[in-house]
Amino acid sequence: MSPRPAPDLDSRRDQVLRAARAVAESDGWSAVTMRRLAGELGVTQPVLYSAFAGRQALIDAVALRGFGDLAAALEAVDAAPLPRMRAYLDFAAAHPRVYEAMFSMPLGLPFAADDTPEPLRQAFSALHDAFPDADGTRAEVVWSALHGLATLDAGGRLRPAHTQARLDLAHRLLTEQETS
Amino acid sequence: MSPRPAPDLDSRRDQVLRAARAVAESDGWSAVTMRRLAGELGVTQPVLYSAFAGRQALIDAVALRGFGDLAAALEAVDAAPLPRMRAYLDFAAAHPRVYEAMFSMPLGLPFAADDTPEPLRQAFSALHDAFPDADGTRAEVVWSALHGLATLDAGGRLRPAHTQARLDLAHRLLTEQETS
DNA sequence: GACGTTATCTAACGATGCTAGCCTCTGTCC
DNA sequence: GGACAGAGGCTAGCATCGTTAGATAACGTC
Repeated sequence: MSPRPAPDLDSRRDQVLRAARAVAESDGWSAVTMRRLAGELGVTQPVLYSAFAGRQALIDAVALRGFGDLAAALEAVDAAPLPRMRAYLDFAAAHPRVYEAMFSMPLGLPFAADDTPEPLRQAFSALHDAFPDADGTRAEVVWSALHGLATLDAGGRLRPAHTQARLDLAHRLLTEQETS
Repeated sequence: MSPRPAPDLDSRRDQVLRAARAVAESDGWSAVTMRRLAGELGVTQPVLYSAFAGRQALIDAVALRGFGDLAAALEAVDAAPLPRMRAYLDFAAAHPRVYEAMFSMPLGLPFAADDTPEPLRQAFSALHDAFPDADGTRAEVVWSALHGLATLDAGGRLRPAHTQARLDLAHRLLTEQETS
């Protein structure tokens, strides 16, 4: 085996995180066990605990990186309603398990509190930029609608053939004038 | 112990289901273990398997009853947008763990397929009645928005003080004229 | 009163997250 | 050049989970 090459905590954390993401995307989060990840990386379970405090901390890390990726995906397109909506839904569809970790699994991350991690704040800002208003209520509603579309679609709750029609309708409704 | 009183499978299923719902609402789904439920009911674990094929089937049953309750809650109010939106969000807020089982946990239930269980169809119809359109796309978008609002709010992702403002804005946006 | 049926309990299996303790290797200092 | 300290990894194990097989005891019937 590896004699004693390079611990390098950061790169190890990255390896574990990538392995977790890969297993989750292919076989679901229930398959993401510490033993499976250890086997995938060619080490034993206890080694993983030097990178993450536990399974929950690992999932939190995957989710946090997911928020960073989502923010990047949103910022990569024009700060207009339709492009950002499409980017959001594309991200959720492309990485359903990561999206699940971000929103549908119990996390230890704070959200609307003052100590909200930066990637979360950044992702929300990217939405707010495309749907500006005074206090962010509009962005929250937009976010909710997108999240609902993404989640229900991914869960097979909506008719798959109508994905585009739903996006078009949602776009039209959400960009109506706010005539108080 | 009970000598051989009354098996009565239906009532036992009901007992187990209620216990599961109660434990889930108080301590979360991770606390809903077969041993915990058995202890709660004064029986042993294997007895539960005479009522449900396994833990997953039990969760499915809780979710299915939840859809029935949601449909009833929606039908109990006027078939108008705002009352039904409020009823939906109230249900999700009142039974967060049941709602979680219905939408955020892996279920074995079919959804948009032809064999969709009746309670699901009924709940969706109650939304469609309040947001009628030709092919149901509008109702799906409304449903998505409500689901997003309910989920993100329950998960602490949104500012708690603005719940009412979000509902008002969502209502205004979703009831705009559909000028094609 | 004896019997078969049936519901129940006891006990166990495999798998999980996580941890304690030993062992091996690396790098350093004399 | 060689011994030592320390860091990192591995083996083995604990408690808990879902689930199941086999033994046990109570009921209704004849």
